[in-house]
Amino acid sequence: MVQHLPVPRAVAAARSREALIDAALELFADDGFDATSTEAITARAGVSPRTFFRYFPTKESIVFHRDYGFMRSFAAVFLDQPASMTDYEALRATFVGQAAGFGALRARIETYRAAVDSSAVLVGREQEHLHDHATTVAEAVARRRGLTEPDAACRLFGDVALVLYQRALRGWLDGPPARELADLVDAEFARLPGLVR
Amino acid sequence: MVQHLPVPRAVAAARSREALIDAALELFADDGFDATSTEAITARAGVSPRTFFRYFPTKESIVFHRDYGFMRSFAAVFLDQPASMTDYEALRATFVGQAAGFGALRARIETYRAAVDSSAVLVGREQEHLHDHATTVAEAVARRRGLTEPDAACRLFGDVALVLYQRALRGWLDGPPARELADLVDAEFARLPGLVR
DNA sequence: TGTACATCAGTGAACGCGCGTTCACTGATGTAC
DNA sequence: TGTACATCAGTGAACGCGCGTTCACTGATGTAC
Repeated sequence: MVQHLPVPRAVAAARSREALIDAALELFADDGFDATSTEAITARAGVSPRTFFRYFPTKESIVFHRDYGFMRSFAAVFLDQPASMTDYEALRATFVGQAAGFGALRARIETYRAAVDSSAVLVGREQEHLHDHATTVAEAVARRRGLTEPDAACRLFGDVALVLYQRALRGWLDGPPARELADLVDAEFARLPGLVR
Repeated sequence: MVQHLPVPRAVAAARSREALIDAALELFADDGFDATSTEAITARAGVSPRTFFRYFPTKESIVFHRDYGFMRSFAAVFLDQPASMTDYEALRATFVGQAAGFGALRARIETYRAAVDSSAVLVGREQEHLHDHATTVAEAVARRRGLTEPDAACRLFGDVALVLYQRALRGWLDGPPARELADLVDAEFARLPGLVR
């Protein structure tokens, strides 16, 4: 007889949840968000259609339930940069540092990127997240400058930093696997000052 | 008796079309894109529900059927800037020039902005358009530099220019009506070089 | 260690809703002669 | 100028589809005693 050792509820739930996220991102990346029904996702994940909405309120929301932690420790690292650096240099060093070790995540990030790019609604949702990240940067710059509130310059830092990072990320995903994301981030930050004069 | 002078077909069609666009943008701005049904739009426009899909293939598409012509003559104006200017200066002068006379469009642009911001799918669609505009800028910069294809630097110009313009536009819409968009665009371009060092 | 009950992952079935499509038609405008 | 036909703006009705909700239930896991 098969003895099935009991599966703790939290483990069972985490499994279903992860299976759904994996299934969804792969199907979105391959077939596109709009062409993928929630039923196709549950079929691939091996659960019933109804179970999808037990874990995620909408089809969109499943895409953003994985956090690669890029901005998690941003403020702390940024504020640790030596005072001798300009804000731009400190920003550059921080982003380069955060990008280290992304090689292992490449396949996942590629799938995520393809999934998001497959649908306008996901691009729009990601914009909201990027805006939040830009705000995080703006607030960190404000603190480094001794301001209580980010002013226009701080917010511009936030927007520009995110643009540079996004450009590096896309260049990394489009280019040969051997290149390091950190190097591409550094190159983007290096490129800008010479142009804007 | 009422004599109704015949309405040319093209005129009737243009009227319905414009009425639908006006109704849609106002409802989206007020109630949000997702909370506005196509039927509510047709009711406000004074046509039948079926008529919506005669003019627009999807509910989304109606938002982007008005062109404020911002980028229409961009390349020509940019390439007309004196060779003594740097690329950045030429870009700045071109964007400032294109922004002139936007005061009259303010109410319309405000409605458009609120409509787009009301829904992730519209934000995503607009991103595609902004990406096209960034490409236009990148190609114009490439031509000014005598390149056949935009390189990474040209494309960075495109992305950065669009960010600066979008920031100026939002600042304009959020600020007092008396300020000129052109001045805000100029201020954004002026702010960047001092920061990135 | 064993029993009784509470909790919770997972499911089934039926439904409301709005987008977008399809088929078929009306009546005014446009055009050929 | 008048007649005959073609075109096209606008509509009605019915429908397919997939998202997301609601109600009701099963059976395994977790816990209190």
